[in-house]
Amino acid sequence: MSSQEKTEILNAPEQPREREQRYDAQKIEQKWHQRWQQKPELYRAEPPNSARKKYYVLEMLPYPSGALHMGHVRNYSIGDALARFMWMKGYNVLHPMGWDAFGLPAENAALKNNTPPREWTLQNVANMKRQMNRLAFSYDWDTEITSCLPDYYKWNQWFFLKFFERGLAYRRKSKVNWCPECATVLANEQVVNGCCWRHEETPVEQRDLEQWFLRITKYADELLRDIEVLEGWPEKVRTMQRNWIGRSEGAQVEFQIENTADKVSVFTTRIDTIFGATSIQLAPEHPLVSRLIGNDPDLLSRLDELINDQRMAREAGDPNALEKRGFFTGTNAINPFNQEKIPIWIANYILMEYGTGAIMSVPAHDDRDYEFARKYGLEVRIVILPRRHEHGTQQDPALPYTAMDSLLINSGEFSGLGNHEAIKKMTQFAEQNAFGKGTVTFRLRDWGISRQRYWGTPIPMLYCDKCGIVPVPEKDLPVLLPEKVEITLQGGSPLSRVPEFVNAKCPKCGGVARRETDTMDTFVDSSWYFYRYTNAKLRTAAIDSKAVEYWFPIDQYIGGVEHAILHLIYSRFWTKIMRDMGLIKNSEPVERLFTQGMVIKNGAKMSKSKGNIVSPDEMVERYGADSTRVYALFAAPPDRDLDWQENGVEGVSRFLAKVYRLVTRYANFTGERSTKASAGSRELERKLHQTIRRVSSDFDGRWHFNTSIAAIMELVNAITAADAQIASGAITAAQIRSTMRSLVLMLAPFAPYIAAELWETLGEQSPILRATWPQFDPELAREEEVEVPIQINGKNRSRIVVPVGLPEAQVRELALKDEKIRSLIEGREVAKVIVVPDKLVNIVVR
RNA sequence: GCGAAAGUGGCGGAAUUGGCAGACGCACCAGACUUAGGAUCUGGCGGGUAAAACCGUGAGGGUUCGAGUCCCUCCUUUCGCACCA
Repeated sequence: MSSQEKTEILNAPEQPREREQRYDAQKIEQKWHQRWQQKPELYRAEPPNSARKKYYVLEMLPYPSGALHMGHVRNYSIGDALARFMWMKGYNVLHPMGWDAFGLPAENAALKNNTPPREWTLQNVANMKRQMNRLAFSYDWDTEITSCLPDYYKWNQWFFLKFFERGLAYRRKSKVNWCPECATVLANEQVVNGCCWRHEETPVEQRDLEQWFLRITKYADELLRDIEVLEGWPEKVRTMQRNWIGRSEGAQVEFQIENTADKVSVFTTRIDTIFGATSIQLAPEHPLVSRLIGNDPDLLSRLDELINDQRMAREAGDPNALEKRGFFTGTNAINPFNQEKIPIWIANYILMEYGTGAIMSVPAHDDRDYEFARKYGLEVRIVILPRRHEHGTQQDPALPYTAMDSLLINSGEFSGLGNHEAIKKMTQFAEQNAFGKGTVTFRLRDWGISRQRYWGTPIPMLYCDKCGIVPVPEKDLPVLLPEKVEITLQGGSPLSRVPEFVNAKCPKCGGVARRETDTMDTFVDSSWYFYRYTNAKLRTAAIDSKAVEYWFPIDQYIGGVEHAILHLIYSRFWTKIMRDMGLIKNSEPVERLFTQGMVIKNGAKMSKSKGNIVSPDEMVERYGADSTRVYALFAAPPDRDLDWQENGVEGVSRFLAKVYRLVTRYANFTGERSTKASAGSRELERKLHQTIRRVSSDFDGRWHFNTSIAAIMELVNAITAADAQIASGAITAAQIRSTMRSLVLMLAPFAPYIAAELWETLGEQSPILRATWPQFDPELAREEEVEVPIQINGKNRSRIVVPVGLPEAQVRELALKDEKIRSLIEGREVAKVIVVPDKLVNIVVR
């Protein structure tokens, strides 16, 4: 600045408007974008020996589909605001980003555009990275991971081998969910309403295939138990996981089949009702079925119908759509508790996958059994009654009666017991007599990870005619995915048609071996990626245990609720195995989880078919990154759905322009223009500290950034309102400058570009990201006077201004003396006066 | 069917603990500045009234001096689960 300019400013503070500048978002953002591209170390965390306290903030990594959508922008704007805030609070912040880069869309794109999946994916990565940088998300790209590159997926393979060694990965033939659209298998978690999670209109089919599974059921109990520890997770997600794991305690009881040596085992949670069992119901696919019905053509065709029913129900996704039906096999079983013969039926409402695939049917005390029994005229026998019938009149309860607060009747020696006691004693009885035992059943199934696709991590296994299944030796990793592969959506894995890939040598006997051609589910990639971030370039191991020990658990994880069960349960599972392998010490990966709401437009989810997609690039081009980001946080609290309205973005843009004018206008005020603290100056100071309080506490607690930003807007309005006093010198230049400084600091987590620009305008040299968050002073935020409404019978009738903290008695006195109030209560009896200090007075009159 | 969340102006949303309903923003209206305004500034803006009164937080009831907030019943929307024995 020339000395002439300086003189000008000193001499002419009374005409500040001449110095204000127009806000040109594009120009400012280009300038800082370029600077920041050259200073990536700005976002780099310090090594684990840092004196700062660590803070690991993580957003879910995207699938590189081509371009960011508004959901990403929102997700990452939340995370970035937090990361920047934590930097300014003095933490050592790890804020990484990566790419969930394997997956079917790359193959579809390859088919459509004739571009190899790798090329297509990496192009998308480059584009989305450009968008992220343009939006100024503060990622440390030094820790970037890309799951489709061998230096990452090598470790998927390594983990797989370790799991195999530990018996946690195994192969078996099983009925699998097959999506004809994807031409591959889906995990149970990926089946939504009987359809594919990616193709919501495509019903999944059942097929029999040899598959690799991970034994997640081994951790079912721990995964369930530790949900209790996850206090920083939304209750909704915890509930969803509990339901998904679906633990239920009960008993298995074996029923002898009449005239044979065979037994049928049933699972029940209500062994206390076993004296009410009037039939056995088998799943149509139960292994005993063929023996029971032989080759009776009539029964076989009825069996087919039941199997068909189940398939249809699965595809419809609505069990109520299916009417229960079944038939008698002609054979009876014997109830081990009372030696009673009961018929064995086959029914379409019994699932082979759950429990033992067979139940004892107790129509009186189970909704489904009741419905079925009524239809077929099976006996309904009441064996429990509500407790109130203990003495007095016996009246049958409404059926089916399933309450646990009841007493047994007609149950031999167990009659008279309460349910809970009966369950205990009857289970014991079954164990003593060796026809049953207490068991726990889970809904959770082992995780099938085989996919008959090309674009994924090759499963590092070999099949040798002599040695059978042989793992690829660790030293031969990675098993590279071949580059030149013809992609088709039929006939199993494309890899099976690449001889160079398939043909291999058996590492055991040196003979001819065939490579596994299935690849891994991409949820494998995302199950442990956040560990890799802590030392992403490590070549000698999957993770750096020391670094993990410093950074974990993740302090804050942010993403969509759609991953509540899939990704988030697999990640927890993976963590527990890694702990058991001695790689890490933590048992859970994520301390706090935040699930943000969806971005919608005109009340509907954005989608191509609805044509209501808002492109981030377009927003950034039109209004700038800052406005886009601030709007994404301002329009709704982050956990709720957000309706994207473009004139809202415009409003935010106007607000930023106002801030820009304001700060540039007053930035160069120098020297004391007043020494007396005026009332206006005190008021502005108070407003500033109230704002600091609100914004800071929103970061600490509720994350309602919409109200934080509203508070900042109020502060800006207050400064504007104080304009006359600033011009007249009633507010000191020093105060204006420090107010501007705090304002800019508070804006920095939300709108980093304009904040950096104005920071410089205010004469600051060092990066605002390393500046200290404004200090809140409760003394300065305190109001001195407060306006108190006076109510009569709960209706506002007058108001008085009193000093804050004025004792109750005095407030009461002032209220009763108030002119308006006196005239209104004249001649009426005051029954009661309620005084809430600093809040209100309510006079109750009759 | 079961479970959870939500329902507040024309719109997005405020109201941390039972204490002035509608902060902040959008839209709209009026005015100022202006050659001009899709810039900026000022004012207005739940319904109602000339002004008041009065009525207003999905509906109905309750507790309380006082309810958007607590309790009960119901309605609507969204999400999750869904023959799990």
